[in-house]
Amino acid sequence: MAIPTKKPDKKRRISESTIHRLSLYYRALTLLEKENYETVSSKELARREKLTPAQVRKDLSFFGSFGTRGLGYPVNELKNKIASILGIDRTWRVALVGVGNIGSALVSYKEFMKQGFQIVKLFDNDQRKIGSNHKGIIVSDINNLEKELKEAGIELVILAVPATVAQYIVDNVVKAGVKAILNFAPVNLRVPDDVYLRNENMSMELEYLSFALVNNLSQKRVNEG
Amino acid sequence: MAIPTKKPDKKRRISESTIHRLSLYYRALTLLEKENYETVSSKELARREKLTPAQVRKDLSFFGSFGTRGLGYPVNELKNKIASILGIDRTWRVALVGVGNIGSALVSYKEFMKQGFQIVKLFDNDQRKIGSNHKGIIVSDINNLEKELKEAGIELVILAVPATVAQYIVDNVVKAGVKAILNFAPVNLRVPDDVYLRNENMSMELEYLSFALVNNLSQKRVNEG
DNA sequence: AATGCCATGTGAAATGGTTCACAAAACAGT
DNA sequence: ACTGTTTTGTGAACCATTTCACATGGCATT
Ligand SMILES: NC(=O)c1ccc[n+]([C@@H]2O[C@H](COP(=O)([O-])OP(=O)(O)OC[C@H]3O[C@@H](n4cnc5c(N)ncnc54)[C@H](O)[C@@H]3O)[C@@H](O)[C@H]2O)c1
Ligand SMILES: NC(=O)c1ccc[n+]([C@@H]2O[C@H](COP(=O)([O-])OP(=O)(O)OC[C@H]3O[C@@H](n4cnc5c(N)ncnc54)[C@H](O)[C@@H]3O)[C@@H](O)[C@H]2O)c1
Repeated sequence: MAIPTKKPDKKRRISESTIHRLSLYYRALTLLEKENYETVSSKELARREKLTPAQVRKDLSFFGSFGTRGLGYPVNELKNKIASILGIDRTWRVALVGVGNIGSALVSYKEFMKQGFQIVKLFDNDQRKIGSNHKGIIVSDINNLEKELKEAGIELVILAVPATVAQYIVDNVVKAGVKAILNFAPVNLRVPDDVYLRNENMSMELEYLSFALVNNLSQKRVNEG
Repeated sequence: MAIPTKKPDKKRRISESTIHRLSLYYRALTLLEKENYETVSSKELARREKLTPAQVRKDLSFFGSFGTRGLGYPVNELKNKIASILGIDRTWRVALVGVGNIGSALVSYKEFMKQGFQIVKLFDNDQRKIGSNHKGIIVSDINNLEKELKEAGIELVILAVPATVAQYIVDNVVKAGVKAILNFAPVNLRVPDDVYLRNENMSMELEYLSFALVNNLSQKRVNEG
C-alpha cells in the first residue's frame, strides 16, 4: 500500500470570490506598505476590507502559508506574493477599442498602468478620431484591427464601443488571437471557450441599489468590491 | 391546531446573484420585445444570457408565478414585473460628484436615464468647472453639497472623485440623508448600516482576467455580468 | 371531451462557499 | 529553558445557492 503524500496532486479550484478578494487584499496591502507597516494580522486586513479574519486566512491558505503564527503576515512579502498570483507582477499589453466617452476616460486613467495594464493601442472607426493623439497614443483605424493587434502583441482588449457593434468587434479581436477581453457594452457577447470575457455592467449596480431602496434590504454587506 | 397557510409569512431572503440576474433578464426581455416576441421560455431566456433554464425559473419563482405551463413567459408583462421588482418602473433623482474623466462620461450616458436614473445635479470643487454646463446641468460648488442634495430631493449619489477625498464626501452625502451610493473610487468607504453602498471596481475585473491568463483557468463561465 | 405535448413551478439533492474552533507554531519575557 | 500569549492554518460543520427531476397545469388538435 502506497503511503499517501500530503497533497496528492490535488486540483484546487479557486472561486471567483476568492480572486476578487485577493484584489482587495492587494489594495489594502499597498496602503499598509505606504503606512510603513511591517506585518499585518488577518484581523486587521479583514477590518480594512470589511471581511472576516477566517475568510482572509482561508483565501490565502489556498495558495500557501505566508504568515507567521503569533505575528501575522509580512506586508511587503504578501503583497508581492499576491501580485504574482494575480499575474500583475508584470506588464500586460492592452488595446482599447472605442475612444468615446468612457474610452477616453479609461485612457487617461493612470492607475491601470501602475497595476501593470499598459494601454498601448487605440482603435476607432470615426475619421475625426483616427490619427488623433490621446495621451501619446495615435488612434488607429478599426479596419487594421486584426493586423495591428498581432503586430503590437496585444494580450488584453478593452471594449468601449456601442452595444450594436460589440459582437462584430469581438469576433475580430478573437481572430487576432487575443484571449482576454473586458467589455463595457451592455450585451452578452459570444466568445470561444478559450477566451476570457468579463463584463463591466454599471446598470447592474444601479439597479441593485434601486432594488435595495424599494425593498428596504437589511444591510449586512451590500458589496465586497 | 391551526391549519397552516401555504406561505406563513415566510421571510424570503433574495440573494445578490438573483438580483443581478434579474438585471440580465430585464435586458434580454427589452431586446425580445424589440424583436416582437410575445412569449419566451426559460430555455430561450437562459440561452441569451448564458444561464440555465432551471436557474431562470427558480429566480422568477421567488417573486411569483409569471409564466404559463407549456407556453413560457409573456415578454412584455414579465419585463414590467421585473422593472417593478427592481424599482426601475419609476424615476430616481441622482446626483454625481466629481465631474472629471469618468464623471463626464457618465453624465453623457443616455442609457441611465432610460433606465430611470436621472442625473439632475453635478458637484465639483474645481473653480473652472463650477458654473459650467454639462448636458444642460450647471455644476454646483461642493461646498453647497448637503444643502443642495436636500433641496433637490436626491435619492442616489454617484461618486467619481479621487480616492483621497471619497470618505470625506461620503460623510457629507450621508448627512444629507441620501441612502444609496455608487462609488467609483478604489477605496473601502464607511457608511452607516442604513445606507446602501456599491462599488464599481474596474481594476478587479482586469486583475481577474490577468489571473485567468496566467493560470489557464478552465473556462466554464467566467462572468455573468 | 379526450389525448398528447410542452414548459412551468418547486421540493429535494447536490454542490459550493463561509464560518467555526482548535491544534500548532512562533515570539517575548522571565 | 520554560511559560504565556498571540495568531496562523485548516479540517469539519454549517449555511447558501444551484441543479435535478417530476408532478402539475394549460394549450392545441382531433
Ligand atoms: N459612457 C458611459 O458612462 C457608459 C457607461 C456604461 C456603459 N457604457 C457602454 O460603453 C460603450 C461606449 O459608451 P460611450 O458612452 O463611450 O459611447 P461613445 O459613443 O461616446 O463611444 C463609442 C466610441 O466607439 C466608436 N465606434 C463606433 N463604432 C465603432 C466601430 N465599428 N469600430 C470602432 N469604433 C467604433 C465611436 O466612434 C466612439 O468613439 C457603450 O456600449 C455603452 O453602452 C458607457
Ligand atoms: N478614469 C477612469 O477610467 C477610472 C477608472 C476606474 C476608477 N476611477 C476612479 O474614479 C475616480 C475619478 O477618476 P477620474 O479619472 O475621473 O479623475 P479626475 O481627476 O478626472 O476627476 C475627479 C474629479 O473630482 C473633482 N474633485 C476633486 N476633489 C474634489 C472634492 N473635494 N469635491 C468635489 N470634487 C472634487 C475634480 O475636480 C475632478 O473633476 C477616482 O477615484 C478614480 O480612481 C477612474
